[in-house]
Amino acid sequence: MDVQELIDRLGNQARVERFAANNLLFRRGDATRSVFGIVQGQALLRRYTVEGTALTIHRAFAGDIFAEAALFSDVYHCDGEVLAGTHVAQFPKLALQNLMQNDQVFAATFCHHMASQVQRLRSNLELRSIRSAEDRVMAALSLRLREGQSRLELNGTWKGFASEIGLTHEALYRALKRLQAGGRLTRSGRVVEI
Amino acid sequence: MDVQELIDRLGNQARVERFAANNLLFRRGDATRSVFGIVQGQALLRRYTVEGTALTIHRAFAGDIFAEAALFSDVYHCDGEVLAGTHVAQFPKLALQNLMQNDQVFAATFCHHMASQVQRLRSNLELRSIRSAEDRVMAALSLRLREGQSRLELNGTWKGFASEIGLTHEALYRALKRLQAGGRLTRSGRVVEI
DNA sequence: CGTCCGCTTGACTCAGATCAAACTTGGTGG
DNA sequence: CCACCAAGTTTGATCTGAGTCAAGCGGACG
Repeated sequence: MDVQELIDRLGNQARVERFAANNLLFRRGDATRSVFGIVQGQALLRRYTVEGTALTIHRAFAGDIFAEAALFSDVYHCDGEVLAGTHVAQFPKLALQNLMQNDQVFAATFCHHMASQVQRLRSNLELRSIRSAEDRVMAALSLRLREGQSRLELNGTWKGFASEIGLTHEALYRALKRLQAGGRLTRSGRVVEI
Repeated sequence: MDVQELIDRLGNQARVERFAANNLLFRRGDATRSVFGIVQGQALLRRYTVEGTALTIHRAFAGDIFAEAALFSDVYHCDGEVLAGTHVAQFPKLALQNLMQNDQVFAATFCHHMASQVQRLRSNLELRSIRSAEDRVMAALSLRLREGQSRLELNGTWKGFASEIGLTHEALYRALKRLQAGGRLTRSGRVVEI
């Protein structure tokens, strides 16, 4: 499930808004009103340490749904900020809860969505404990291959891919170069073959 | 929600089994029969790259529920192996699905559990992009503090904590030492004060 | 036509990994 | 109750590979 699907599903109960400048959607401790989604742009979820420094606990990009936990909590547990130029979809908590209660199929879909998230996040987390850049890149690419395939096209940019897997773009490009030199993959543009 | 809760809830439909030696619970492509939980010990979820090397995509420890996605898929997408001496709880997919359909409260609890997982995993992932060992340790500890508290007791060992946050235990101990020297935290045994 | 941004490569640095070893601690079983 | 073993804790020395800074290229887009 993705933002657009949820917008379609909720109809006029969903509201999409564009923020020209950086904007706080909610603060930690605020009563939870909505779950959110990014249509375009980026949002940051933050908490503050005892020492007072900001701590980013999540970065949401186009297509992502975030603050789902609002459905099950009375207050937000972090600050939510959208960056300038971002289009945000708001999904009222009550509307979502109603929908889930009255529509078993939707409830299952939503649950499925979260189970998939858990799966993806867990494997991304394991990925990060692969220290070698080359091995990490190979592993990350392998996980994105469809069963039986050996070729894939990147969704975003290589730079974006680098930050998704926790490497600087320089380290990524060098790793790719070595992998190509070693004959472990070939690529042209955003298409890779392993 | 934790394994024990699910065992209690499912009653005699849940089965707990002890494996003396390493054992494959399921293979990628097998029809999904159950969701699992660890009572004691450890399980590994694995996939294989095109090159044939094993790739750990998740490590489950005591208390963890895993392979939840089995509820929404016809086949497993990875191999599931338990290590020697592990006590595993099996939750039949059908029993769980029935429970979720007939008991709205349980369904909500289960959904809540997954939303919390997503939250935790996302922040752990963000944590990994903090390069400095000291900062990463402080951030990880801060996230484990209860609101308003400044002291906490570790659940597991420091060594376990190190691998949770993606550091070697040596790097962790050295970071802790520097943090203590810098007066940013104090600790005795498994109790820390920030 | 110019600007922005992704891409690519080079040189250098340094923090964390690795290897090694000693010491605690806790639990087990005789 | 003590001997013993396994595992966690702690510190040292060394090394390596990813980060950082820097700079040039090229394509997209207004």
